[in-house]
Amino acid sequence: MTTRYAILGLLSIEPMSGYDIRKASTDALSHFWHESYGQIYPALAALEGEGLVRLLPAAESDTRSRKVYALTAKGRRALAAWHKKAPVERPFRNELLLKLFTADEPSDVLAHVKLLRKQETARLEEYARIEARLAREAPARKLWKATVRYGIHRSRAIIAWCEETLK
Amino acid sequence: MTTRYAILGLLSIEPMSGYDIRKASTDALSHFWHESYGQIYPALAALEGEGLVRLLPAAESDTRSRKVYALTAKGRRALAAWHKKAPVERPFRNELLLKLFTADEPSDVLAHVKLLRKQETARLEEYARIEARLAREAPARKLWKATVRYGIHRSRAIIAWCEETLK
DNA sequence: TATAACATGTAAGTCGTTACATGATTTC
DNA sequence: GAAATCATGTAACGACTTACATGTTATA
Repeated sequence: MTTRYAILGLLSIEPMSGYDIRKASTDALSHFWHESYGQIYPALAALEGEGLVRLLPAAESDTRSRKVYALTAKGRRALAAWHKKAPVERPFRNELLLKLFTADEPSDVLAHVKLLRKQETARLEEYARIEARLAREAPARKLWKATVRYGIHRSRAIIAWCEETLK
Repeated sequence: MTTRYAILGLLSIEPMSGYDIRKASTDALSHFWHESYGQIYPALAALEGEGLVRLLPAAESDTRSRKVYALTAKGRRALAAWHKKAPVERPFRNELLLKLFTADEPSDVLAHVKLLRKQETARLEEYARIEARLAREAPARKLWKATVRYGIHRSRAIIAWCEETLK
């Protein structure tokens, strides 16, 4: 379960609640990762049971009923061990290519290619904004920048492929 | 369930058995799709029950106990309707980027980037072979070629990103 | 004062893989 | 005669999403 390590990884940046983790996954991580509540809360409970994370005492200033977790030393070791392991290649599925492969009438499917080009163009603009913000707010985080750069390379490649396919 | 349409799509090329479908998914489709037996056999039975595929009578020449299915008219219509629908964007997860994002010690993770560059370089050579074979054996299948081209664009982009990240 | 956002959690169901069970046929 | 490949299928499990249930707090 990679969810466990996604959570440990986020907690290594700063202590967070389940809600914060979900939010991070739809903000900062959204272009390469996602977790839903149904995964996060049970996983947090399990991680706490195993002693990889611990619940921080509620700050007096914080009136909201939130449960903020932090990494333990054991959790930090587990995360470091995971970082050393090579990522497992997940079987990659692309529905558009499946349609392309099995279509005899190209026009229907080429409409999807046009749509994809449009979507990736929008995404590219979004990445440019993220990259600029990162340069401003976290210039030392070279690896954060690298994740955005991945998205940029990916979107550009998809756009180039769309152009070529629509020839 | 996209599995249903993957099966219908393959049967639209030619009648096949469950075993053939699996084989196609690990050969021709392998760079963008995959199905396992645990998906294929139950799905075929369901599709037959719904009248989208039908079992062909065993050819006398074929002594093997294989069950070859073909599309019905209804199945062909269902496939055409699916082709018209825009593909649903599946949430995309990238474990390497997650590691990158949560690593404070870059060296471990950069080793994975080097490995990825190597893997994608090998994949690119494989695509070149497939493209050459396609040009020889199925030159009319422009959309088949497009699926391979996608892989080529993708691998090149990943390699470029690896180079940049390893700067 | 309404509504958006904050906040935690569970239940049901879908999707998908892996391992198992079984046996026939081809090829070396 | 052994090993690889062909061939069909099921069972168990794991991963993940969605919808539900519930209540609080900030903001317009």
